[in-house]
Amino acid sequence: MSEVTIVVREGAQDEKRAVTTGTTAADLFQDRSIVVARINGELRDLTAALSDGDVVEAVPVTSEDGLSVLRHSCAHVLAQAVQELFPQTRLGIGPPVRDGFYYDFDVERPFTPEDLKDLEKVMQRIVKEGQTFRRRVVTDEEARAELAAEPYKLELIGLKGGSGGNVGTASEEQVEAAAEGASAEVGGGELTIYDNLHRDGSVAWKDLCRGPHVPTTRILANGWQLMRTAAAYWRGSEKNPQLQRVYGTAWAGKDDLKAYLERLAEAERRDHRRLGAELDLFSFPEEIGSGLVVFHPKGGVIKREMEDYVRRRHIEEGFLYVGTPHISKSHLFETSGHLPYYADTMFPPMELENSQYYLKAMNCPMHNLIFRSRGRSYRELPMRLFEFGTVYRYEKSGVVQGLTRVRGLTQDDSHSYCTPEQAPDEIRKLLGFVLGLLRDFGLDDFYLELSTRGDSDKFIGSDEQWAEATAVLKEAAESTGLELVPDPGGAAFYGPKVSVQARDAIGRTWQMSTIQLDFNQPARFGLEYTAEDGTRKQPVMIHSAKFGSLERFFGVLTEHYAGAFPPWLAPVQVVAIPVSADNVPYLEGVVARLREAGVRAELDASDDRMQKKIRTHTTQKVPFMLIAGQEDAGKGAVSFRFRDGRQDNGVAVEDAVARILESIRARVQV
RNA sequence: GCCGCCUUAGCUCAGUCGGCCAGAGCGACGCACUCGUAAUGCGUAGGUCGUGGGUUCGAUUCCCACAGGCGGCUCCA
Repeated sequence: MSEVTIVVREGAQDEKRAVTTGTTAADLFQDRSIVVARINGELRDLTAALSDGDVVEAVPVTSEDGLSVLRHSCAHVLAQAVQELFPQTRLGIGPPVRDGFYYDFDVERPFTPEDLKDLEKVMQRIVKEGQTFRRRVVTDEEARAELAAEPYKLELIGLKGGSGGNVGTASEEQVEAAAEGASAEVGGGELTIYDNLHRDGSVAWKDLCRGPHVPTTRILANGWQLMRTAAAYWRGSEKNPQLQRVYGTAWAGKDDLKAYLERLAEAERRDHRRLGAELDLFSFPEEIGSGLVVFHPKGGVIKREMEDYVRRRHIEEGFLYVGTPHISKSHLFETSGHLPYYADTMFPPMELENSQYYLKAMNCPMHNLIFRSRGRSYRELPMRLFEFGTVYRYEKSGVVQGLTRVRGLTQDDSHSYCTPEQAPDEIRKLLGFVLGLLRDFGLDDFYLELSTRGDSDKFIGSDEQWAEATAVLKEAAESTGLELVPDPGGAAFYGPKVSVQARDAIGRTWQMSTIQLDFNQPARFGLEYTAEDGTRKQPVMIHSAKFGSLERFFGVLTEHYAGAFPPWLAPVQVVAIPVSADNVPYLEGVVARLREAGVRAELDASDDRMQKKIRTHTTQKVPFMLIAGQEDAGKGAVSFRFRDGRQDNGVAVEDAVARILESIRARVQV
């Protein structure tokens, strides 16, 4: 038996090893938590035979790649179960995604929750049975013959050779993108079918798939669960038929699964839609219409604090506060170029006095008119116009969601008009400004996204303009030192953009601020300024929204803080709780003192017992409770109770006021 | 917009295999209790069962349409 030399890589350590021909990765790694191997940088089944010179790395199930493979294998188990229970089902695709996997099916009728239960039972049996995965290289013809009953798979075979890349090593986003392009099924090179084998070696089920897979279904153990069903368009296009998608989650073990389900529960507890009702912050009255929010008094306080602070900061940074109407004649949006692109996402026009009036869906055209209202000098540039502009967008009924996707929203919108030379500095300044602002609101974990023109034809402007604008934005974004993620095709029709993505307290990311460079509107509106040399020149325009929309940011903050807003934002900052009714007059004095100092303080003089009041205001997430009975009143003191149950008893009233004021002033969380 | 599911009191939810007065907890209101760190007790009010149409002797219950919501897909200036 001949020998080959391979390299076993462990971290940065390389170890040369001579092994007999035919040795597989499985022979190298006895540890059962190793699910696949990375051979020369590519993820392969453990059963892959090693060749001379191969560099082999163990991939544990707990690693990102290991989990992706595990999830993909779980998708196969699901598909097998589906075809067992519903033999008429045709297969779509079934890739791993964040936290789990899905598989699309063409079924006679949509799955019911009971179906999912039944499917889980069958899956459990398959998992316990310990079916193995066998990789088999096939020709196009063989694949077509074997999968003659699977029209969607046949379609994929026809697509083979499209996108390259390896599922296992791609980022999760790429995995998803690749999955839509079906490269999880058919890779760039050879076509493969994976057989699921019973213990006796007979074939239980097979699927067109590029793999790799875990060695046995046993590894799935009880770390997975089906989550929900949904419809999804075949290959992601609205024009294609809809398939039924089953989502599942899969983890390296039961504990990880439990932890994941707990994270979901935590996200649900933080859901701003739930908290909005529980804390009496806002609602969406059906009578007004879908996606149109009303802020209740408590939500109104938060919204006002947000606005006040943001307005003040803008003014401090040299923005000029302006105001514009909510509707406009259609001509304005024709001039700006928006109408042909966005007419169907604007509310339909109102006809009057021989004109069509539109509810505005964007503020920039109106700001342009302010700029153009008189001659402008280079001395005025950069000129930064800012307002809270309320815009209306007719979002499709299926996409409206809580505060994050509404039909009426208020943008903290600004437009900087500057010379082309000033643009890079202005963008850097805007980026620094928005990051600072977001930090002031307690978000401090960011990355940036650079949205550029894709190959779509919806964009206006010349290639040179786009290239230059993109370069300017890219450079400014890079200068922040933050991670910069490309987003090809995500630009606005008039120019590229940088957006700030913020991670919240439980690690979810939200698109917040956007900064967009626009060389189109200045031309369309004929904007100009008089330069130093007396000639007329065209300014460039930079759009920027710091929160994107106030409503959305309100929702994000609610979830970030789980409703426990820092004192400066809290609707009620202090509640005074008397131990008994005798102490009400004393606390009335304390509350009056706080109110004088500008604190939103209330006295709970209701009939409830003290314990009940503590419970009530704890669930309402009031930052400070001040409790006083005879003991405190006698000393001119109060007792603090904080949100987490900590107490600080016998604090002199003036000290208490000072502490509260300081926490508000410093915008700290408590 | 597409697919599926959902809509019963202010909130969370029972219930009605088509039939007499549709229930609970929390909340609201009232009375009693006056109490030192997460729910005192008793009582009262509150629902044309999302809206409209149909089937039926009879509809909150079955069917259809619409509205609103939820989960996805598509979209997101």
